[in-house]
Amino acid sequence: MASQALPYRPHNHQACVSQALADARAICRAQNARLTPTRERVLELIWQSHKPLGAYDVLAELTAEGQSAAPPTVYRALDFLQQHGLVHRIASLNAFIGCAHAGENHTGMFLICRSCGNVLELKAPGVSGAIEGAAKAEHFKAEDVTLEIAGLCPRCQAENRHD
Amino acid sequence: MASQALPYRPHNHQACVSQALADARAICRAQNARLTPTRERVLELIWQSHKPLGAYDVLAELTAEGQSAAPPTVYRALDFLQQHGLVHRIASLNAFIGCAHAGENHTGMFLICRSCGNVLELKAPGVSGAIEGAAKAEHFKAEDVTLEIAGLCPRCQAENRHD
DNA sequence: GGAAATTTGATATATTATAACATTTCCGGA
DNA sequence: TCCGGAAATGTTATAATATATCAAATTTCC
Ligand SMILES: [Zn+2]
Ligand SMILES: [Zn+2]
Ligand SMILES: [Zn+2]
Ligand SMILES: [Zn+2]
Repeated sequence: MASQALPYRPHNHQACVSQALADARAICRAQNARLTPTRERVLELIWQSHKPLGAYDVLAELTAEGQSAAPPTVYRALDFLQQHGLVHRIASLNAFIGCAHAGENHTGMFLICRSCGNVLELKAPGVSGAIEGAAKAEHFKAEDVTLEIAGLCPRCQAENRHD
Repeated sequence: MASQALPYRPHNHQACVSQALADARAICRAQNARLTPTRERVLELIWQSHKPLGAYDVLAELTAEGQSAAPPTVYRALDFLQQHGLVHRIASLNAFIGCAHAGENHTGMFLICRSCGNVLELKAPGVSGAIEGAAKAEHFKAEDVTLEIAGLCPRCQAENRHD
């Protein structure tokens, strides 16, 4: 099924990483923010796949590379990356994933496969509109939306069909 | 504004608690589940307000009452209550809140006021439909939806208007 | 060059959640 | 009524996630 989204099928993932890093450099330059080596390396590690990575997974990779790193090292870098819209935190997993729409001013909607662990980030304007409408109906001023959907991706549905 | 939802305005909250406990007893009886004293007490504590309560807050109240309780005591009770649809976990806060629609087969949508801390649970079928539509468009089988909206409730918007 | 601001290093600790195993309680059938 | 298995609880230890605090280094900008 060629129309399947990237995370759920084989693809040249190195291209995802390169693109994400290039975007990040451009965004930080535009915002006068400093994408220091540690921050950039953390972003690259987060992008090593389309599966969310825990802060301590990142930390383990950094220390394996010989960097002197402690938890605050990682959390600071992740905070910076979140603030500049380069990564998202997945609250239901306590983990982090690269933003697939960096710089696009969006509220993320995440489809999380409980079998393969891959995550697809959608923009889904229809959903955002419905959410804002529901909030407005309650006179609630929405500022930050957490929308995470766990289930089975197309590939894993197909695989499990033979159980 | 009389149309404001309960959590955001003064009301006879004891009625909320009584109703929730009565519903819980009925639901457990119908499902042949045992609402033991500890489980019922934890549910009552969770319902002590419309603000989510952390597991360790519940634990502190239990020990203050002289009960011999440890973290597993609380987490087990909360697991039971979640499994029977009596409480929800708010992933973005690591906290728990009583379900406002117990027994109604719904996916919760939570409006979380960052100022007063109160949470309103909505049913919002339009939102659920839009989410399912977006998932289906990606051939994703949605199983569990986390939808949490942080912002300002009507009351806190009005109060902060004079800053 | 030097003061102020930002970033990083380093240590300690807070907060949230689960593993593992022993003991007790409950409940249905002999 | 008593027994046996299942469910629930008690208890201790530990895992996993996240933050506080203060010192040192680096960058920025005048
Ligand atoms: Zn990729
Ligand atoms: Zn995004
Ligand atoms: Zn109430
Ligand atoms: Zn509910």
